[in-house]
Amino acid sequence: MLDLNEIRRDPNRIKSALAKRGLDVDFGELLAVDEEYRRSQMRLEQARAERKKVSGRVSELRRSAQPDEILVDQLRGQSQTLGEQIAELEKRAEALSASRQEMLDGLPNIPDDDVPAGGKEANKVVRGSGEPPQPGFVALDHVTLAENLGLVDYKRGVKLGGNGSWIYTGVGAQLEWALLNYFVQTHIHDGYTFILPPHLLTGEAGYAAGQFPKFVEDVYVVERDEQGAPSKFLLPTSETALVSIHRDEILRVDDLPLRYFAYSPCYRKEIGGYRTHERGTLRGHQFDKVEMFQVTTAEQSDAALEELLGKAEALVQGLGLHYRISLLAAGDTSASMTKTYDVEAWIPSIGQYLEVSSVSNSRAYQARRAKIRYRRADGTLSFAHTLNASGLATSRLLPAIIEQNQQADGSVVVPHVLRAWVPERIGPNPK
RNA sequence: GGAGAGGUCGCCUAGUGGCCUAGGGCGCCGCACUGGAAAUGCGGUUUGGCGCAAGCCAUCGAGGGUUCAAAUCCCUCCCUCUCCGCCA
Repeated sequence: MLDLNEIRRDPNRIKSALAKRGLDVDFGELLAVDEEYRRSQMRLEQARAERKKVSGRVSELRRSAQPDEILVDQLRGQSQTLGEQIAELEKRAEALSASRQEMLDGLPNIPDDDVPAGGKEANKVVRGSGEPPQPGFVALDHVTLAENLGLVDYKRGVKLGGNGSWIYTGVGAQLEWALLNYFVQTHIHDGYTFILPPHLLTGEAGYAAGQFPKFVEDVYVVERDEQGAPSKFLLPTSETALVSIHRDEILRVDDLPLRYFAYSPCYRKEIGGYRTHERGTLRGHQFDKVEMFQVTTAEQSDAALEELLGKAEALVQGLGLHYRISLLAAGDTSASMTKTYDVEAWIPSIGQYLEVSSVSNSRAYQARRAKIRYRRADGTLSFAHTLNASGLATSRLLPAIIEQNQQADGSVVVPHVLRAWVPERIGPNPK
């Protein structure tokens, strides 16, 4: 959620910042509703103050030795009339507030100044590991490789979970688990606190992270309340859970930054049909991800973003993968974020880099929704900044690893960092 | 899932319709006393909104209702605890 006071103060600055996302926002209606709301709220408060006075006098009179019944009745009538007015004003103020909130909720975050304007095509490659390597043999794609080596059972996965599901089998499961172990170990070593969150989250958690109301269609809703609003849903990323850990809390500034990481499967509907380019485990309804997360002060968040990017990059490097880092353009940056770097692994078979980590700063946007605040040294309260970064999405790494590390004989060399859990070499399997 | 007991300002607690604009204790922050401290005394200490300010309004788990007036009475929901049932 954006700061309403900012919008009041300088709507044009925010309008031009959002234009970088390709949005033409008109704050006219929002500001009109806001003013109308405040006007009616003021009248409401006056009416309530008045009623308080009147019923206070009733109380006073009734405690006196000889209450003037006529006056009491008169005051009661007055208070009742005020009560009717109050009810009406309340209804009006509530409606205005709801409509103001709805408009506010629909606004995405303001991109940082150094984020390029435009859509995907304007993404900027920041750095990487150079030209993609060329194998000296006919390389297989990850689906064929994984099948040959018995790492993933795609067919039976569909039998079990339908389209968008797979089964990790044998060494494939070991490899997936080894990746998780590697990440967990690294983050613990770096002083991050390990979190295993519930996978079933409440609607409040969905709102706080920015999932609801705008992106309800993307998640699996398991339970709805009487109004039909989602009350329990499966997390699409553990970030959704992490944001809510300190929801409605006032943190001590000395405790910041808070550094967390979580593992969970991610459940997504992924509406849309790009299956042709994203076969196998590249995009499914459920995938594994380790997520890093920080809660910082306003001053710390820029440094925190670089720290998280550095960590994600180090993990990819640790795996020996060919990769690159992109700074996403405003239009490609998710709604809740001001700035996002993608760490992308090279997938030879499709000749593309695919995101294995998304490193983002939400600044106060999520914190404002989640009411995560901290007390500054001077006693004033500020909204915290929240940042998140995959570290990493394992289900996308497996294809990158087996494709990039395949040998001429059809076997795969396992990265050093995983050899505590997986044999040094997988295959070749006899045909 | 069933039965019962509860949810009050960081923590503990008082409060069963009207000086509750929520009292007290602990903790915390000032100030005084002190060589310094302890103890003591005085003052302050939820959060949000509106207002230049004085101040006003809301907030006693959430939402409805009764009433001139609700922390207090009624209804629904959420959560916690105890017991039972079920179960990794």
